Amino acid sequence: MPGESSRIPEPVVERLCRYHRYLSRAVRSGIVRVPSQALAAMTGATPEQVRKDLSHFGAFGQRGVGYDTAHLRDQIRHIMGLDTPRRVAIIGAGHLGTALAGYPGFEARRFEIAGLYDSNPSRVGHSVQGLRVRSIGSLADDCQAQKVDIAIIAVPEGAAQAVADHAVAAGIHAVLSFAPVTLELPEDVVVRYVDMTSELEFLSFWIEHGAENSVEHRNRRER
Amino acid sequence: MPGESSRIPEPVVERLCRYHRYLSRAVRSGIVRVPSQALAAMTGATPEQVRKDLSHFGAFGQRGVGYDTAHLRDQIRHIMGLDTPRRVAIIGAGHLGTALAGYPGFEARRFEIAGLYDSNPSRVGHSVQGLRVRSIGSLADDCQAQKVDIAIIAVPEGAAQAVADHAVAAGIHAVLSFAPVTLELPEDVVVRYVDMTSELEFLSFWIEHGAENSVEHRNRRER
DNA sequence: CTGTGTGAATCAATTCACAGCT
DNA sequence: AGCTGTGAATTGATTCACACAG
Repeated sequence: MPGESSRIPEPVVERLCRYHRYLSRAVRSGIVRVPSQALAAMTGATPEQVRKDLSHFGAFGQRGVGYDTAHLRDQIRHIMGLDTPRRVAIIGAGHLGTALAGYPGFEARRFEIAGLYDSNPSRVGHSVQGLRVRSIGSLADDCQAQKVDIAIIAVPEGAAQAVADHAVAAGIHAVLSFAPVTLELPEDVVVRYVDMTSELEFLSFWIEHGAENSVEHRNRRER
Repeated sequence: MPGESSRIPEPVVERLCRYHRYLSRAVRSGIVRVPSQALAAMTGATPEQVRKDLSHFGAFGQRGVGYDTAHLRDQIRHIMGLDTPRRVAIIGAGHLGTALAGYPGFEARRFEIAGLYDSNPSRVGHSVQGLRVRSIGSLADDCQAQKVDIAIIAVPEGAAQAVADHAVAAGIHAVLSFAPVTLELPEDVVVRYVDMTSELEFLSFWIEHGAENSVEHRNRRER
């Protein structure tokens, strides 16, 4: 019995995202059924992974047939809580914050921008991507007025920890940080880091040591 | 005998990045010695991980004492190939490409922008962040003229695969993609994905299922 | 026959525990 | 005493292999 609970490994959640994305595309292009084989090939996983990942949450396929794309998409969407709209606050209105605020993928995927914040008084009050930049001081109040789920931290390295503390004090439980520092936060807050420099350094390592040694490529070659 | 070769797990490389970053900061602020304990605390790892990760490449500490920050930083820098300057081509001159081109962390970390490319003729020739936008067609030639190590793909979803193929044809062996698609590339190319939407979806999952179940937090709590 | 769902087996990564240097 | 380096033990994730359903 697969049941809902017990601990889900992070790699599983990462793959669920990719399954969901592919399924959304597949539905749009009229594909009705897909076997784990094909779903795996499109998302860089193996068929066994697809099946076991899904089995953590239930049985969604039909033996001998495969998965119904629309149905599976809806199931994963529900599992991941993507049917609940999420409100995000973008903190930092520099280049990066601006690019983020203008990203069209937000609305499309039910992430609503609740506000764009900056600590720099020369930016506060100005309009960026059709949003008025607000002072960080008003974050806590805003979060009470309108429930905010996620804080996106797009400030320089030095300010990140202080800003994160602010966000947590304002009641936010999920943080996506673009600053290259390990944030010290209470244990009931989920954090996720996106850091281009780390990624470049990571690539540098594999350029140095040979790409074919990397795990991802071993996977791909094998089957 | 730890030796240099045999396969290095990806999580190890990810942590090396973080050790390196912390060590650079530590050196700058005058810290001379650091035990695995402290290094671990600053980077979200455990002391045992720090020691075993390093042991893949050699023995850099002094028993009973700890690690010399400057020395260890230099060693990791060398291991990761960060003492070799890398040239990166940014492909896509939209919001994201522009933000990337203006990112100050590049020069600081020995990543040089070799060129900014776009397929849209209305952008080609214009100047963005002090760089002239070049046509994607000239990518191959440019890569021969000046060795380019890494392609950063900052184009919309639909164009990503074609652009990646171009980059590979131009002789590039490492790709950092911001597009939310699994790229199909030859096995000797290293790819790394950065995708904000996936990250938000990932957070959505843990908001739904309780942050305290996530692996990262189990780690932190335990010791 | 095709392809899912899943226990059992394998492979990989983390953690333990301790010998050895300072 | 304090802390590294590393085999051994453990925990966790992937892959195998097969019973079962259409």
